[in-house]
Amino acid sequence: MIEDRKLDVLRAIVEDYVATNEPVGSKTLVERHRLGVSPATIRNDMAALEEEGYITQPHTSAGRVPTDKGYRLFVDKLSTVKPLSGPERRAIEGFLAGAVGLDDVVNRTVRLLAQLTRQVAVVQYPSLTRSAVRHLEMVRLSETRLMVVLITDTGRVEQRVVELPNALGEDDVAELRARINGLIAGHQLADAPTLMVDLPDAFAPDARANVSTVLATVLETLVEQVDERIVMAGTANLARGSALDFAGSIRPVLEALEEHVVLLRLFGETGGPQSVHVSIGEENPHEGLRTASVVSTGYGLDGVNAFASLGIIGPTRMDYPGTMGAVRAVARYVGHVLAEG
Amino acid sequence: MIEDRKLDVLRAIVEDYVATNEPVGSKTLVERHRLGVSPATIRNDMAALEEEGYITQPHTSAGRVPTDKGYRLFVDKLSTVKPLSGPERRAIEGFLAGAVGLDDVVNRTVRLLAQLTRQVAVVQYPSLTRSAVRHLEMVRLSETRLMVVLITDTGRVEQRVVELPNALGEDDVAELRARINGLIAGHQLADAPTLMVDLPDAFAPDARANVSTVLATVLETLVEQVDERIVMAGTANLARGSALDFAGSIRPVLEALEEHVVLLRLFGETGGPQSVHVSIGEENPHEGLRTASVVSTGYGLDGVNAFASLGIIGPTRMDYPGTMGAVRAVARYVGHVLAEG
DNA sequence: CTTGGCACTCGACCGCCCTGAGTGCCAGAC
DNA sequence: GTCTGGCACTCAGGGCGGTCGAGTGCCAAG
Repeated sequence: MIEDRKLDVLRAIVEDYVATNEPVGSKTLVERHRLGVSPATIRNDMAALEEEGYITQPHTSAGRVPTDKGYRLFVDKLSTVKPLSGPERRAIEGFLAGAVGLDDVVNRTVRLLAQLTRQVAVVQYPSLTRSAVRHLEMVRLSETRLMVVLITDTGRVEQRVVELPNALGEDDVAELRARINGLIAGHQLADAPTLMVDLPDAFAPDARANVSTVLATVLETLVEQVDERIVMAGTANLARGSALDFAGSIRPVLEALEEHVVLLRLFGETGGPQSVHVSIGEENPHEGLRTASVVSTGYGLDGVNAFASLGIIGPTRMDYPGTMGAVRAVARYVGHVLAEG
Repeated sequence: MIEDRKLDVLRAIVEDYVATNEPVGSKTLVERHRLGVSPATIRNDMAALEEEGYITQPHTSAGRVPTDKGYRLFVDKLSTVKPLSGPERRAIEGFLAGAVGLDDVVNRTVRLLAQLTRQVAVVQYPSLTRSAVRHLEMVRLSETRLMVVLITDTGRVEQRVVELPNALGEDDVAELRARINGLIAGHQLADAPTLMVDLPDAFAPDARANVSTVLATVLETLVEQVDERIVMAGTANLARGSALDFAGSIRPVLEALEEHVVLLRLFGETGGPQSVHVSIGEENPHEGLRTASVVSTGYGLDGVNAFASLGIIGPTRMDYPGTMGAVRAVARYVGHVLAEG
């Protein structure tokens, strides 16, 4: 079938171009791959592929280069995620197993991912809203100032200082702490608002102002706002490839990487931990990443609700099968580590 | 005096080169600055300056460029720190005043610094060892697992999970918490080891194993190890200047920036909050930063003990007076903000 | 549908020359 | 002793022309 061969040609072009970083022509293609036909035939196929928008020539009389659309087809239909080798897997496991505490796990993960893929790695901290409350601690700083510390079952800690309308004694703090913990400890953060809605009524009228203020802070700051911590590593990898990557300047990419909000939205599209999501070049919503690709996946304990996302950002010209394999493997192992810790 | 004029010439060369990014020759120099002598005279001075190692030529028949030594002399003798303008100062104050909590202060500071200087900004979190203990909280996760949360007077929070040798009841935790807090609350972290050295003796012999384990974790992990949090912004500024900056490749610089340990050592040299420290090119101990300069200072409440350091990293070809002014101003304002918060 | 042949295109590379900014040196003026 | 104008020299950068070769599109024949 001619259609089949055209796809073979596209696959060969992608693989060669990724490997050599040079536009690939018909002759070198038949030399390197056992396609069983002559260069002239390949040329016809290439012309068709170009017509359909899968490849393009940087200039006349140069070889072909995959377009974003070509990479997309390659990722969807022509490649399979490449599993890591045994030694690689053992290295990952050993490296992550040595971690102490959540921060350490996250930091090791992101560095590991950057090293494995030789791209910029991004790891989102386990999402607060999908975590459960382990404990809510309150520390009385002064009569009208209270520090609230929230500890989740993923080991994450968030704190905030609250200014109170009225003075509050040590006993009041203890009571408030006990009541709140009684209501929400062990429950999902997302459920906290519902659980606590009647709480002020349980207190004497003159204490309600304080209770409401504390509750407001707990809910607003800790539940809604703070999904946003991410960690990054391997930015030096951006300056590694040729000047062709990223259309000559890595500056817009670096700028995009500093906008953590953008990254969070980008990685938010990620589905469950099973599938690896790929966003290629122009598919990216953010202007600065039009010359980049994002490979991401979720990680977490159960197979359904991902706790958070992790992934990498690199040039569109990248080894998708290998990168996807590395991302998937790291996500799985970090899931295991978190489940045990 | 001829010596004076030579210094004037050096100053003019530095200023012109920083402004134009082009090697500066004798003719353009007399045109742009009122030196009162002819180009030929300048040429003699330049030859002398080159002989002494303050300037160099990229190639024969090009203008002169300052060497690291030249920049050093310029910074030490020929320039004065440029204070910020009124509007700039008000903008800083307003931007930092809006911060809520330590994380927000630090994040705003680093972004502000990056924007003001158009360089890569680095801010170290207030040092743990120089802070005082506000409160030590313990949360019982299970019979043999305890989460320890340390809160400092700078608003910083550190947590750790401890595995205990023996089971521990809720009462035991309460007692331990009360005793430890009684000993160290309000004291410098650095003094904590001395204060707690006799603590295990106050407990029944069969509880001492647990107490010692907890103490070991508190001391070792929280006091010794964790001075290391720093935040960075403006890495995109590295890709801004010409290819001449950083000798063509920003990659080693990016790599150095990822090694936070290196940065901490670098910024550790910083003196008090009064003086701004500058480290130029070859003066930097780290290989990857041989083409970069570091401008840093301490920030904190009192004038003697800096809480931590902040600063910027950029090409050796930078506007030192302006940058030093910005760094100093930001350090002062963030000190004020922390003192109030 | 495949293939070999053929003319054509055009970027990369090389050597060439010219230009101009900038230098070093020197002899003379102050 | 210091400054200055003059002069010969150097050399990176840019424009030009020519060659080379990889790669293409098209076509006629298998």
